[in-house]
Amino acid sequence: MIEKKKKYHHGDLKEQLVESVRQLIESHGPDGWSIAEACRSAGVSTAAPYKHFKDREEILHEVILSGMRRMGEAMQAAADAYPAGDPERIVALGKSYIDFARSEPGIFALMFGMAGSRIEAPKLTEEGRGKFAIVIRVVAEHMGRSQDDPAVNARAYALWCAVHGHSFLALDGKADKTEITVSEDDYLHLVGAAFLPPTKTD
Amino acid sequence: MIEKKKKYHHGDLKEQLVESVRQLIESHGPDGWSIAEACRSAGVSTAAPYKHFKDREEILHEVILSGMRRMGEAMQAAADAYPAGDPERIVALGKSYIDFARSEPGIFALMFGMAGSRIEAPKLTEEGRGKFAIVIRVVAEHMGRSQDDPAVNARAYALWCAVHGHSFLALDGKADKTEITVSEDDYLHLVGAAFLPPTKTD
DNA sequence: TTGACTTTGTTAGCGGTACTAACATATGTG
DNA sequence: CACATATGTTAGTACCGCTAACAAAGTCAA
Repeated sequence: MIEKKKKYHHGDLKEQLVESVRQLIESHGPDGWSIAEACRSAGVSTAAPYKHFKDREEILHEVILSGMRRMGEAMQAAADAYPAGDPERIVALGKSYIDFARSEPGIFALMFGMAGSRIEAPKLTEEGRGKFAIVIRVVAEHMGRSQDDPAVNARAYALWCAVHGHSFLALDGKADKTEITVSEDDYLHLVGAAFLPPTKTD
Repeated sequence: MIEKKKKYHHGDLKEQLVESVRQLIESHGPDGWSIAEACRSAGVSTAAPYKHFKDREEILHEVILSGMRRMGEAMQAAADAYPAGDPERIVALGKSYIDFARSEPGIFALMFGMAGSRIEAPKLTEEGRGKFAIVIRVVAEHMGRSQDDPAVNARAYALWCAVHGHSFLALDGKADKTEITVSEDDYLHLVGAAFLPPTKTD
Protein backbone atom coordinates (compact mmCIF):
# COMPACT_ATOMS: atom_id res chain seq x y z
CA MET A 1 0.00 0.00 0.00
CA ILE A 2 1.71 3.12 -1.19
CA GLU A 3 0.45 6.12 0.71
CA LYS A 4 2.63 8.92 -0.57
CA LYS A 5 5.34 7.13 -2.50
CA LYS A 6 7.44 9.75 -4.19
CA LYS A 7 6.12 9.92 -7.68
CA TYR A 8 7.84 11.84 -10.42
CA HIS A 9 4.53 13.31 -11.37
CA HIS A 10 2.84 15.08 -8.56
CA GLY A 11 -0.68 14.44 -9.73
CA ASP A 12 -2.30 17.56 -8.36
CA LEU A 13 0.38 20.19 -8.37
CA LYS A 14 -1.69 23.04 -9.75
CA GLU A 15 -4.23 22.97 -6.95
CA GLN A 16 -1.67 22.34 -4.26
CA LEU A 17 0.38 25.33 -5.38
CA VAL A 18 -2.69 27.55 -5.16
CA GLU A 19 -3.39 26.23 -1.70
CA SER A 20 0.22 26.67 -0.60
CA VAL A 21 0.26 30.23 -1.82
CA ARG A 22 -3.02 30.89 -0.07
CA GLN A 23 -1.58 29.66 3.21
CA LEU A 24 1.59 31.67 2.77
CA ILE A 25 -0.45 34.80 2.11
CA GLU A 26 -2.53 34.27 5.23
CA SER A 27 0.48 33.61 7.40
CA HIS A 28 2.93 36.14 5.98
CA GLY A 29 0.79 38.78 4.30
CA PRO A 30 -0.24 39.53 0.72
CA ASP A 31 3.36 40.04 -0.38
CA GLY A 32 4.93 37.53 1.95
CA TRP A 33 5.05 34.67 -0.48
CA SER A 34 7.21 33.49 -3.32
CA ILE A 35 6.89 30.84 -5.95
CA ALA A 36 10.03 29.27 -4.56
CA GLU A 37 8.58 28.92 -1.08
CA ALA A 38 5.35 27.44 -2.39
CA CYS A 39 7.42 24.93 -4.35
CA ARG A 40 9.32 23.97 -1.25
CA SER A 41 6.13 23.29 0.64
CA ALA A 42 4.79 21.28 -2.28
CA GLY A 43 8.02 19.34 -2.63
CA VAL A 44 8.78 20.25 -6.21
CA SER A 45 11.47 22.23 -7.99
CA THR A 46 11.11 25.95 -8.56
CA ALA A 47 10.58 25.47 -12.27
CA ALA A 48 7.65 23.10 -11.95
CA PRO A 49 4.92 25.77 -11.59
CA TYR A 50 5.64 27.09 -15.06
CA LYS A 51 4.08 23.98 -16.54
CA HIS A 52 0.78 25.09 -15.01
CA PHE A 53 0.99 28.88 -14.83
CA LYS A 54 2.32 31.51 -17.18
CA ASP A 55 3.88 33.62 -14.46
CA ARG A 56 3.61 34.80 -10.88
CA GLU A 57 0.59 36.93 -11.62
CA GLU A 58 -1.36 34.02 -13.03
CA ILE A 59 -0.83 32.04 -9.85
CA LEU A 60 -2.06 35.00 -7.85
CA HIS A 61 -5.13 35.29 -10.05
CA GLU A 62 -6.06 31.72 -9.34
CA VAL A 63 -5.63 32.24 -5.60
CA ILE A 64 -7.76 35.37 -5.63
CA LEU A 65 -10.39 33.71 -7.78
CA SER A 66 -10.71 30.82 -5.36
CA GLY A 67 -11.15 33.34 -2.56
CA MET A 68 -13.86 35.15 -4.46
CA ARG A 69 -15.73 31.92 -4.99
CA ARG A 70 -15.56 31.05 -1.31
CA MET A 71 -16.79 34.50 -0.39
CA GLY A 72 -19.63 34.34 -2.88
CA GLU A 73 -20.79 31.03 -1.45
CA ALA A 74 -20.65 32.40 2.08
CA MET A 75 -22.73 35.43 1.08
CA GLN A 76 -25.26 33.30 -0.70
CA ALA A 77 -25.56 30.97 2.27
CA ALA A 78 -26.00 33.91 4.64
CA ALA A 79 -28.77 35.38 2.52
CA ASP A 80 -30.51 32.02 2.18
CA ALA A 81 -30.65 31.65 5.94
CA TYR A 82 -33.36 34.31 6.19
CA PRO A 83 -36.56 34.80 4.24
CA ALA A 84 -36.88 37.64 1.78
CA GLY A 85 -38.06 40.82 3.45
CA ASP A 86 -36.56 40.04 6.84
CA PRO A 87 -34.32 42.98 7.77
CA GLU A 88 -31.95 40.54 9.43
CA ARG A 89 -31.25 39.13 6.02
CA ILE A 90 -29.39 42.29 5.03
CA VAL A 91 -27.50 42.30 8.29
CA ALA A 92 -26.53 38.66 7.84
CA LEU A 93 -25.30 39.38 4.35
CA GLY A 94 -23.10 42.16 5.65
CA LYS A 95 -21.86 39.96 8.46
CA SER A 96 -20.84 37.21 6.04
CA TYR A 97 -18.83 39.75 4.08
CA ILE A 98 -17.06 40.98 7.17
CA ASP A 99 -16.56 37.48 8.50
CA PHE A 100 -14.78 36.49 5.33
CA ALA A 101 -12.57 39.56 5.51
CA ARG A 102 -11.66 38.65 9.06
CA SER A 103 -11.06 34.96 8.44
CA GLU A 104 -9.02 35.46 5.29
CA PRO A 105 -7.61 38.96 5.59
CA GLY A 106 -4.72 38.33 3.24
CA ILE A 107 -6.87 37.15 0.35
CA PHE A 108 -9.44 39.82 1.09
CA ALA A 109 -6.81 42.51 0.83
CA LEU A 110 -5.70 41.12 -2.50
CA MET A 111 -9.22 40.80 -3.82
CA PHE A 112 -10.02 44.42 -3.31
CA GLY A 113 -6.70 46.10 -2.85
CA MET A 114 -5.80 44.76 -6.24
CA ALA A 115 -2.35 44.02 -4.87
CA GLY A 116 -0.49 44.33 -8.11
CA SER A 117 -3.05 46.94 -9.07
CA ARG A 118 -4.43 47.28 -12.57
CA ILE A 119 -5.11 43.59 -12.90
CA GLU A 120 -6.88 43.10 -16.18
CA ALA A 121 -8.71 39.92 -15.37
CA PRO A 122 -12.17 39.52 -16.82
CA LYS A 123 -12.76 36.46 -14.69
CA LEU A 124 -12.11 38.44 -11.53
CA THR A 125 -14.39 41.34 -12.39
CA GLU A 126 -17.04 38.85 -13.45
CA GLU A 127 -16.88 37.16 -10.07
CA GLY A 128 -17.13 40.55 -8.39
CA ARG A 129 -20.16 41.40 -10.47
CA GLY A 130 -21.75 38.16 -9.34
CA LYS A 131 -21.37 39.08 -5.70
CA PHE A 132 -22.89 42.52 -6.23
CA ALA A 133 -25.78 40.80 -7.98
CA ILE A 134 -26.52 38.96 -4.75
CA VAL A 135 -26.81 42.25 -2.88
CA ILE A 136 -28.99 43.74 -5.60
CA ARG A 137 -31.33 40.79 -5.47
CA VAL A 138 -31.64 40.81 -1.70
CA VAL A 139 -32.29 44.54 -1.63
CA ALA A 140 -34.83 44.29 -4.42
CA GLU A 141 -36.69 41.57 -2.59
CA HIS A 142 -36.54 43.55 0.62
CA MET A 143 -37.97 46.64 -1.01
CA GLY A 144 -40.41 44.72 -3.13
CA ARG A 145 -39.15 46.37 -6.29
CA SER A 146 -37.48 45.39 -9.51
CA GLN A 147 -33.76 44.74 -9.60
CA ASP A 148 -33.54 47.42 -12.28
CA ASP A 149 -35.03 50.11 -10.06
CA PRO A 150 -32.49 52.92 -9.63
CA ALA A 151 -33.43 53.24 -5.98
CA VAL A 152 -32.60 49.60 -5.47
CA ASN A 153 -29.30 50.06 -7.22
CA ALA A 154 -28.32 53.10 -5.22
CA ARG A 155 -29.19 51.49 -1.89
CA ALA A 156 -27.48 48.24 -2.72
CA TYR A 157 -24.38 50.15 -3.66
CA ALA A 158 -24.51 52.22 -0.49
CA LEU A 159 -24.83 49.06 1.59
CA TRP A 160 -21.94 47.46 -0.24
CA CYS A 161 -19.75 50.49 0.34
CA ALA A 162 -20.66 50.74 4.01
CA VAL A 163 -19.92 47.09 4.62
CA HIS A 164 -16.82 47.05 2.50
CA GLY A 165 -15.50 50.19 4.14
CA HIS A 166 -16.01 48.77 7.58
CA SER A 167 -14.35 45.49 6.61
CA PHE A 168 -11.28 47.25 5.42
CA LEU A 169 -11.00 49.63 8.31
CA ALA A 170 -11.68 46.88 10.83
CA LEU A 171 -8.87 44.74 9.47
CA ASP A 172 -5.97 47.04 10.15
CA GLY A 173 -7.15 47.72 13.62
CA LYS A 174 -8.14 51.18 12.53
CA ALA A 175 -11.58 50.54 13.88
CA ASP A 176 -10.71 48.76 17.10
CA LYS A 177 -7.92 50.75 18.57
CA THR A 178 -8.98 54.26 17.75
CA GLU A 179 -11.85 56.07 19.34
CA ILE A 180 -14.60 54.24 17.56
CA THR A 181 -17.13 53.25 20.15
CA VAL A 182 -19.97 51.81 18.11
CA SER A 183 -20.21 48.02 18.10
CA GLU A 184 -20.15 46.12 14.86
CA ASP A 185 -23.65 44.84 15.36
CA ASP A 186 -25.01 48.29 16.09
CA TYR A 187 -23.17 49.61 13.09
CA LEU A 188 -24.71 47.04 10.77
CA HIS A 189 -28.19 47.73 12.02
CA LEU A 190 -27.65 51.47 11.76
CA VAL A 191 -26.54 51.11 8.19
CA GLY A 192 -29.32 48.71 7.31
CA ALA A 193 -31.94 50.99 8.80
CA ALA A 194 -30.46 54.07 7.17
CA PHE A 195 -30.64 52.71 3.66
CA LEU A 196 -33.53 50.30 3.96
CA PRO A 197 -36.27 51.86 6.09
CA PRO A 198 -38.75 49.11 6.97
CA THR A 199 -41.61 51.48 6.18
CA LYS A 200 -41.17 50.92 2.46
CA THR A 201 -44.39 49.45 1.14
CA ASP A 202 -45.28 51.10 -2.15
CA MET B 1 27.95 78.85 -12.64
CA ILE B 2 27.36 75.30 -11.56
CA GLU B 3 23.74 74.34 -11.98
CA LYS B 4 23.75 70.65 -11.21
CA LYS B 5 27.44 69.85 -11.14
CA LYS B 6 27.78 66.29 -10.05
CA LYS B 7 28.44 66.46 -6.39
CA TYR B 8 29.62 63.50 -4.39
CA HIS B 9 27.01 64.30 -1.83
CA HIS B 10 23.54 64.54 -3.18
CA GLY B 11 22.31 67.00 -0.62
CA ASP B 12 18.71 65.92 -0.46
CA LEU B 13 18.74 62.24 -1.23
CA LYS B 14 16.29 61.15 1.43
CA GLU B 15 13.47 63.30 0.19
CA GLN B 16 14.21 62.65 -3.44
CA LEU B 17 14.11 58.90 -2.90
CA VAL B 18 10.72 59.18 -1.27
CA GLU B 19 9.51 61.26 -4.17
CA SER B 20 10.96 58.87 -6.73
CA VAL B 21 9.30 55.92 -5.07
CA ARG B 22 6.04 57.82 -4.94
CA GLN B 23 6.20 58.45 -8.66
CA LEU B 24 7.10 54.85 -9.41
CA ILE B 25 4.17 53.65 -7.34
CA GLU B 26 1.75 55.93 -9.15
CA SER B 27 3.04 54.95 -12.56
CA HIS B 28 3.61 51.24 -12.02
CA GLY B 29 1.40 50.26 -9.10
CA PRO B 30 1.94 49.69 -5.38
CA ASP B 31 4.38 46.85 -6.01
CA GLY B 32 5.83 48.18 -9.22
CA TRP B 33 8.84 49.81 -7.67
CA SER B 34 12.26 48.84 -6.45
CA ILE B 35 14.95 50.55 -4.49
CA ALA B 36 17.25 50.02 -7.44
CA GLU B 37 14.93 51.83 -9.82
CA ALA B 38 14.49 54.74 -7.44
CA CYS B 39 18.27 54.97 -7.15
CA ARG B 40 18.63 55.08 -10.90
CA SER B 41 16.16 57.93 -11.16
CA ALA B 42 17.97 59.76 -8.36
CA GLY B 43 21.37 59.14 -9.91
CA VAL B 44 22.94 57.32 -7.00
CA SER B 45 24.20 53.84 -6.37
CA THR B 46 21.90 51.14 -5.04
CA ALA B 47 23.60 51.17 -1.67
CA ALA B 48 23.08 54.85 -1.00
CA PRO B 49 19.56 54.59 0.44
CA TYR B 50 20.78 52.51 3.34
CA LYS B 51 22.46 55.57 4.79
CA HIS B 52 18.99 57.07 5.23
CA PHE B 53 16.64 54.10 5.63
CA LYS B 54 16.91 50.82 7.50
CA ASP B 55 15.28 48.76 4.79
CA ARG B 56 12.70 48.68 2.03
CA GLU B 57 9.83 48.86 4.46
CA GLU B 58 11.11 52.00 6.08
CA ILE B 59 11.21 53.75 2.73
CA LEU B 60 7.65 52.66 2.08
CA HIS B 61 6.58 53.96 5.48
CA GLU B 62 7.92 57.38 4.66
CA VAL B 63 6.14 57.42 1.33
CA ILE B 64 2.85 56.38 2.90
CA LEU B 65 3.26 58.88 5.69
CA SER B 66 3.77 61.73 3.25
CA GLY B 67 0.61 60.62 1.46
CA MET B 68 -1.34 60.63 4.70
CA ARG B 69 -0.21 64.13 5.46
CA ARG B 70 -1.25 65.38 2.02
CA MET B 71 -4.61 63.71 2.41
CA GLY B 72 -5.14 65.17 5.86
CA GLU B 73 -4.42 68.65 4.58
CA ALA B 74 -6.83 68.19 1.69
CA MET B 75 -9.58 67.05 4.05
CA GLN B 76 -8.99 69.92 6.40
CA ALA B 77 -9.07 72.40 3.54
CA ALA B 78 -12.29 70.90 2.21
CA ALA B 79 -13.97 71.16 5.60
CA ASP B 80 -12.78 74.71 6.10
CA ALA B 81 -14.36 75.78 2.83
CA TYR B 82 -17.85 75.51 4.34
CA PRO B 83 -19.27 76.83 7.60
CA ALA B 84 -20.14 74.44 10.39
CA GLY B 85 -23.63 73.05 10.04
CA ASP B 86 -23.77 73.33 6.28
CA PRO B 87 -24.67 69.87 4.96
CA GLU B 88 -22.41 70.53 1.98
CA ARG B 89 -19.50 70.50 4.37
CA ILE B 90 -19.89 66.78 4.94
CA VAL B 91 -20.21 66.17 1.24
CA ALA B 92 -17.11 68.23 0.52
CA LEU B 93 -15.20 66.26 3.12
CA GLY B 94 -16.17 63.01 1.47
CA LYS B 95 -15.31 64.41 -1.94
CA SER B 96 -11.84 65.40 -0.81
CA TYR B 97 -11.28 61.87 0.42
CA ILE B 98 -12.39 60.38 -2.88
CA ASP B 99 -10.47 62.96 -4.88
CA PHE B 100 -7.28 61.99 -3.12
CA ALA B 101 -7.92 58.33 -3.76
CA ARG B 102 -8.42 59.10 -7.43
CA SER B 103 -5.44 61.40 -7.83
CA GLU B 104 -3.04 59.14 -5.95
CA PRO B 105 -4.52 55.67 -6.27
CA GLY B 106 -1.24 53.88 -5.68
CA ILE B 107 -0.50 55.59 -2.39
CA PHE B 108 -4.12 55.35 -1.35
CA ALA B 109 -4.07 51.60 -1.88
CA LEU B 110 -0.95 51.34 0.24
CA MET B 111 -2.32 53.59 2.98
CA PHE B 112 -5.35 51.44 3.56
CA GLY B 113 -4.60 48.19 1.86
CA MET B 114 -1.63 47.92 4.14
CA ALA B 115 0.29 46.49 1.21
CA GLY B 116 2.86 44.66 3.23
CA SER B 117 0.08 44.05 5.74
CA ARG B 118 0.59 43.98 9.50
CA ILE B 119 2.63 47.17 9.44
CA GLU B 120 3.31 48.07 13.03
CA ALA B 121 3.85 51.75 12.60
CA PRO B 122 2.64 53.97 15.40
CA LYS B 123 3.23 57.04 13.30
CA LEU B 124 0.92 55.73 10.61
CA THR B 125 -1.94 54.84 12.91
CA GLU B 126 -1.51 58.17 14.62
CA GLU B 127 -1.91 59.96 11.32
CA GLY B 128 -4.99 57.89 10.58
CA ARG B 129 -6.45 58.79 13.93
CA GLY B 130 -5.90 62.45 13.15
CA LYS B 131 -7.93 62.21 9.98
CA PHE B 132 -10.81 60.48 11.73
CA ALA B 133 -10.70 63.27 14.28
CA ILE B 134 -11.51 65.72 11.50
CA VAL B 135 -14.62 63.78 10.61
CA ILE B 136 -15.67 63.53 14.24
CA ARG B 137 -15.31 67.26 14.69
CA VAL B 138 -17.26 68.12 11.55
CA VAL B 139 -20.06 65.72 12.44
CA ALA B 140 -20.21 66.99 16.01
CA GLU B 141 -20.48 70.57 14.78
CA HIS B 142 -23.12 69.55 12.29
CA MET B 143 -25.22 67.82 14.90
CA GLY B 144 -24.56 70.44 17.53
CA ARG B 145 -23.36 67.83 19.97
CA SER B 146 -20.21 66.93 21.84
CA GLN B 147 -17.45 65.05 20.09
CA ASP B 148 -17.77 62.42 22.81
CA ASP B 149 -21.42 61.70 22.03
CA PRO B 150 -21.81 58.05 20.99
CA ALA B 151 -24.28 59.07 18.30
CA VAL B 152 -21.68 61.40 16.84
CA ASN B 153 -19.11 58.65 16.91
CA ALA B 154 -21.35 56.09 15.24
CA ARG B 155 -22.42 58.46 12.48
CA ALA B 156 -18.91 59.69 11.84
CA TYR B 157 -17.75 56.13 11.57
CA ALA B 158 -20.59 55.21 9.24
CA LEU B 159 -19.76 58.17 7.02
CA TRP B 160 -16.09 57.25 7.00
CA CYS B 161 -16.90 53.68 6.01
CA ALA B 162 -19.32 54.72 3.30
CA VAL B 163 -16.84 57.12 1.77
CA HIS B 164 -13.90 54.81 2.17
CA GLY B 165 -15.82 51.90 0.69
CA HIS B 166 -16.81 53.92 -2.31
CA SER B 167 -13.28 55.19 -2.82
CA PHE B 168 -11.92 51.70 -2.88
CA LEU B 169 -14.57 50.24 -5.11
CA ALA B 170 -14.44 53.20 -7.47
CA LEU B 171 -10.72 52.82 -7.99
CA ASP B 172 -10.66 49.38 -9.52
CA GLY B 173 -13.43 50.20 -11.89
CA LYS B 174 -15.75 48.04 -9.84
CA ALA B 175 -18.10 50.96 -9.53
CA ASP B 176 -17.92 52.32 -13.06
CA LYS B 177 -18.09 49.30 -15.26
CA THR B 178 -20.57 47.16 -13.44
CA GLU B 179 -24.24 47.86 -13.17
CA ILE B 180 -23.98 50.65 -10.66
CA THR B 181 -26.12 53.46 -11.90
CA VAL B 182 -26.06 55.99 -9.08
CA SER B 183 -23.83 59.01 -9.65
CA GLU B 184 -21.10 59.84 -7.21
CA ASP B 185 -22.71 63.10 -6.25
CA ASP B 186 -26.07 61.47 -5.65
CA TYR B 187 -24.36 58.78 -3.65
CA LEU B 188 -22.64 61.26 -1.39
CA HIS B 189 -25.82 63.18 -0.74
CA LEU B 190 -27.71 59.98 -0.11
CA VAL B 191 -25.14 58.90 2.43
CA GLY B 192 -24.96 62.30 4.04
CA ALA B 193 -28.73 62.49 4.36
CA ALA B 194 -28.99 58.94 5.65
CA PHE B 195 -26.63 59.48 8.54
CA LEU B 196 -27.05 63.17 9.17
CA PRO B 197 -30.71 64.10 8.85
CA PRO B 198 -30.96 67.89 8.73
CA THR B 199 -33.87 67.75 11.17
CA LYS B 200 -31.51 67.31 14.09
CA THR B 201 -31.96 70.25 16.37
CA ASP B 202 -32.02 69.08 19.98
C1' DT C 1 3.20 -4.80 -26.58
C1' DT C 2 5.41 -1.11 -28.55
C1' DG C 3 6.76 3.15 -30.00
C1' DA C 4 5.66 8.01 -30.89
C1' DC C 5 3.62 12.02 -28.76
C1' DT C 6 2.23 14.76 -24.86
C1' DT C 7 2.46 16.08 -20.20
C1' DT C 8 4.87 17.21 -16.27
C1' DG C 9 8.63 16.97 -13.83
C1' DT C 10 14.17 18.03 -13.40
C1' DT C 11 18.81 20.75 -13.39
C1' DA C 12 21.45 24.68 -14.84
C1' DG C 13 21.79 29.26 -15.62
C1' DC C 14 20.59 34.41 -16.55
C1' DG C 15 19.45 38.82 -14.87
C1' DG C 16 17.37 41.55 -11.30
C1' DT C 17 16.78 42.76 -6.37
C1' DA C 18 17.56 43.61 -1.19
C1' DC C 19 20.99 44.15 1.72
C1' DT C 20 25.92 44.21 3.81
C1' DA C 21 30.86 45.15 4.30
C1' DA C 22 34.74 47.74 3.35
C1' DC C 23 36.29 51.77 1.54
C1' DA C 24 36.27 56.84 -0.10
C1' DT C 25 34.97 61.57 -0.06
C1' DA C 26 32.77 65.61 1.58
C1' DT C 27 31.23 68.46 5.71
C1' DG C 28 31.55 70.59 9.98
C1' DT C 29 33.67 71.67 14.43
C1' DG C 30 37.39 72.08 17.83
C1' DC D 1 44.45 72.06 10.15
C1' DA D 2 42.92 67.68 12.32
C1' DC D 3 39.66 64.77 13.25
C1' DA D 4 34.94 62.84 13.62
C1' DT D 5 30.82 62.21 11.22
C1' DA D 6 27.80 61.99 7.45
C1' DT D 7 27.08 60.32 3.03
C1' DG D 8 28.43 58.50 -0.92
C1' DT D 9 30.99 54.28 -3.73
C1' DT D 10 32.29 49.42 -5.28
C1' DA D 11 32.11 44.59 -4.56
C1' DG D 12 29.89 40.70 -3.12
C1' DT D 13 26.12 37.42 -1.10
C1' DA D 14 21.79 35.28 -1.21
C1' DC D 15 17.31 34.92 -3.10
C1' DC D 16 13.88 35.30 -6.59
C1' DG D 17 11.33 35.04 -11.25
C1' DC D 18 11.81 32.98 -15.33
C1' DT D 19 13.74 30.21 -19.40
C1' DA D 20 16.10 26.48 -21.91
C1' DA D 21 17.35 21.89 -22.41
C1' DC D 22 16.64 17.54 -20.84
C1' DA D 23 14.21 13.32 -18.51
C1' DA D 24 10.64 10.56 -16.78
C1' DA D 25 5.76 9.15 -16.78
C1' DG D 26 1.16 8.79 -18.93
C1' DT D 27 -1.56 8.11 -23.36
C1' DC D 28 -3.01 6.07 -27.25
C1' DA D 29 -3.14 3.88 -31.71
C1' DA D 30 -1.05 0.30 -34.71
